[in-house]
Amino acid sequence: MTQLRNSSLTQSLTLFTTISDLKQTHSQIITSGLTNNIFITTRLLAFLAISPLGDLPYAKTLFDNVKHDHTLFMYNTMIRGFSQSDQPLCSIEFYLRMRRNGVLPDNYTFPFVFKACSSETHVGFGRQLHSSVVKFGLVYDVFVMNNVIGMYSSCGCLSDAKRVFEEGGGIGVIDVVSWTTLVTGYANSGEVEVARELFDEMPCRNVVSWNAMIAGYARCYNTIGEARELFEGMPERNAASWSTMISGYSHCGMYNEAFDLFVEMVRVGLVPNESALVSTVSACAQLRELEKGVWLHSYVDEQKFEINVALGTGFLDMYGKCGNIGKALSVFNEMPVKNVMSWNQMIAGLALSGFGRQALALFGKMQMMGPPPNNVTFIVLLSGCSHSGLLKEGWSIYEKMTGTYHIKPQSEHYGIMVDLLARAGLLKEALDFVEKMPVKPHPGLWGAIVGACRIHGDIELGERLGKQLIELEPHHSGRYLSLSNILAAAERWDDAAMVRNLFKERKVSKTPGNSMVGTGDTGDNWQLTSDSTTRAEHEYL
DNA sequence: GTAGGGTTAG
Repeated sequence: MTQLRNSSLTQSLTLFTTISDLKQTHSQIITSGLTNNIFITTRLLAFLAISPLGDLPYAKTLFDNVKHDHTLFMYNTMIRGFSQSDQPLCSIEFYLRMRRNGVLPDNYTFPFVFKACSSETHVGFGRQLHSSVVKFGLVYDVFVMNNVIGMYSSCGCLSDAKRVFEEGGGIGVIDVVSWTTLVTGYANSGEVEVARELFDEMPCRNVVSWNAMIAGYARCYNTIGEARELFEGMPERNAASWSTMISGYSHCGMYNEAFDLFVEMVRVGLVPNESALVSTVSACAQLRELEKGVWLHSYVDEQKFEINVALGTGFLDMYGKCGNIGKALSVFNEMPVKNVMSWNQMIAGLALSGFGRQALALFGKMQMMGPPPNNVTFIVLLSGCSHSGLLKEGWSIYEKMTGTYHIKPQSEHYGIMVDLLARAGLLKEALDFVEKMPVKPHPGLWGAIVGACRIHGDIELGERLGKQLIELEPHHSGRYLSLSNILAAAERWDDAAMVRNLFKERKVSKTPGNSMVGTGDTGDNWQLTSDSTTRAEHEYL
C-alpha cells in the first residue's frame, strides 16, 4: 500500500488537472487513512466545488461523508460552488444547514449566498440575509454590500438597491463596482436613461463600467447607436467591450454590423472570446450566408480555438439554416459535449430541411443517450412533423410530451398541432382540438384552419369560421383576405368581391392610428367609414 | 495555512 505523506499529497492536490486524477488521489487519501485531515479534505472540496473541472455532486458526497465537524471554510466553499451552478438553491440550503449547526457566517459567506438569491422568487430570503448582514456588522464590507446591491438589482427591486447604495455612500463603503452594479441594475430593468445619468455621475469609471453602459444600450434596437458611440469614445476596450457590441448587433437583428465588427476585431489583432464567436456565428446563421459562416469556421480551426457546446451548437445551427445539413451533422457528431440545445438545434435543422423522419430518428437517439428533452425539443419536433406531413407521428409526439414527459403545452405547441391537423385535411379534428384547448386560442389558430379549408375545399366550414374571425378581429386585413379567398375558390365571385370591398371601405389595411398620420383623417372619420358599410354587407356578415 | 466583486454567449 502506498503510504503518502501529508506534504506530498497537498502538493499533488494542486497539480491534478482532471477529475479522474483527483478521484485517484482521493482513493489514495482514503487508503492512507488521511480522511480525518481537515486541510486535505478542504482542498479536495474546493477543487471539486469551484474548479471548472470540478464535480459538484461529488463535492456534496465528500462533504456529507467527512468524519469531523464542517468548518466555516467548507461551508463557504459549498455555498460558492452552488451559487454559480444551475441549482443555486443548494447554496441557500448549505447556508441554512450551516446556521442550524451553529457555524457563524463571515464576509466570504454572504457574497455567494446573495448571488444564489438573485432571482425574483428568492428576494424574500435575500431581504432576510440583508438583515443578517446588519446583525453581523458587515455593512462596512464593500464586497458584501455590493452583493446586496446586486441581489436587489437583479430581483428588480431598484429602489432597495438604490437605498443600499446611498446608505453605503453615506458611510464611505462604495466603490466603482457598486456604481457599475447599480448602472447594470437600471439598464437591465429597462431604465437605461437612469442608468446613463448614474454613469455620467460616476466619480471614476473603468472598462467594466463602460461595458456595462454599452450593454444597457445595446440591448435595444432604438439605443444601439448610443452603444456604438460609447464604444467608439471609450478610453480603452477589452475583449468584453467588443463582444458586448457584437452580441448587441446580433441581438437587434443587425447581423451585417455584427459580422463586420467581428472582422474588425480580428483585423486589429485582438483575440475574440467565446461570446464574440458565438454571437458572430449566430449572425451568420440569421444572414443565411454560408460563405461567412464557413470563413468563421475555418478561422476558428486555424486559430485552434476549442469549440465548446455553445459554439458548436451555433455552427450546426448555421450550417442547418444555410442548407448544408451534412456539415451540420458532422459538427454535431464531432461535438464531445452536447446539451439539450445542441440536440434541439440538430433536430430543428433536420426538420426544417425536410428530413422529418431523420429528425424523429434523432429524437429517438436523444431519448436513449441524450439529455432529457424540454419544451423546445417538442416545438421543433412537432413543427418538423407538420412540415413533412407526418400526422400520426406528430400525434404520438404530442402524447409523449404530455404523457411521458409531463410538459405542459404552450401556445406554440397548440399552434403547430392545429397546423398539423388542418394541413392533413382533418379540419373537424383541428376545430375540435382548438375548442378543447384549456387556454384561450389565439385568433391565428382559426386562421390556420380557414386557410386549410380553402386548400381542402371545405367551403361551408371555411366560410363560417372566416366570418367569425372577421368579427373577432375586424381590423386585421388578413382575415378579410382569407374569407374572400374561400369564396373565390367556390367561384362565388360576388360574395368574394363584397368582402374585399368591405375590407377596403373599412380601411383595415391601415391601423386607425397610422391612417391619421399624414392623411388628415381623424379617428372619428375612420369610425364613420367603418359604419358606412352597406346593409347588404352587414347582412352578409 | 487556504478565498471574493461589477460587463459579453445559444
